[in-house]
Amino acid sequence: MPELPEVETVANGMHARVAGERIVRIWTSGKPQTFKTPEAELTQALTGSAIESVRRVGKTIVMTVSGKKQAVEFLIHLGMTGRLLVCDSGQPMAPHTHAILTLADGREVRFVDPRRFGRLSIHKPSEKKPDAPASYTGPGREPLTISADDFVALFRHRKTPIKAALLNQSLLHGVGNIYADESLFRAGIRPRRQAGRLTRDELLRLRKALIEVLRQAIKLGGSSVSDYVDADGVRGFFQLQHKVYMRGGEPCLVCKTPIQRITLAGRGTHFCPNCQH
DNA sequence: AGAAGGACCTGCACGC
DNA sequence: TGCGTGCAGGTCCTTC
Repeated sequence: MPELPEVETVANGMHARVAGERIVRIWTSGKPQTFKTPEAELTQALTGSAIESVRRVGKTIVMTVSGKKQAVEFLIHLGMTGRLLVCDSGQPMAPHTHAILTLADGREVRFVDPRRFGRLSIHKPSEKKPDAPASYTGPGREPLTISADDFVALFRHRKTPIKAALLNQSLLHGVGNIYADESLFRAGIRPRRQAGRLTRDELLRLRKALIEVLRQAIKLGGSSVSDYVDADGVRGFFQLQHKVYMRGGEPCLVCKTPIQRITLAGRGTHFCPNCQH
């Protein structure tokens, strides 16, 4: 569920609340699918270490902790329904809690994920190539910092629909179903258009719309469609700004034409047949 | 090479 | 009430 703005909100919130804290104890649920790194190894890597920073890379939350010998990175991918929360130890444990990090001051960081598409893992910087780009970074570019020319070049010669290209994490990081639909609406481009056939002008419009939508969503704490909450359990507000996402059959807010819903790249896709060409 | 489709999970809203 | 269906913010693997 969480896309770039939601992951950014959670990562920033976590950083503000837990940077500098020591992890004294780990509990894990024993659901093997959740743990890309085996639970014993994860527990070993985190117990007794101090949290240096928490940041977002693509849709991954990267928690850097000072290990006994070297700093390691604790990677949290929220999947569709993952939540990362800071709470007091007295709080009752929510169903589908899969990991709890107890901090030295008694608070806890909890990972809760009903559908279990989320993944937890430990990444150790390579000793041979400590400066090598981390594997979780992937080849995709960050949409908030990519230049206009590089953005246009990403889609050149691609026959795939522009929406599928936006969702492809090896091209762009962090764009998911909501922000793909919303940015295409704001750019006036139909989701099925072949990426490689968009004009430079259209792609520049798309980049501008995507950056605007992502920035505004970060400002509003992300989109809470059903169960997304930030590190304090607080919902976001960008869902109130959705123009097409999950509005199939409802009138377009600009021209009143019913919003159309199709399936594209296996995902529900929403657009205005009048405003988007 | 690259794209479609199914698989992985639980929960909820809907219709009968 | 209760069941069956379809759908949900993501990604990975297989197939074509």
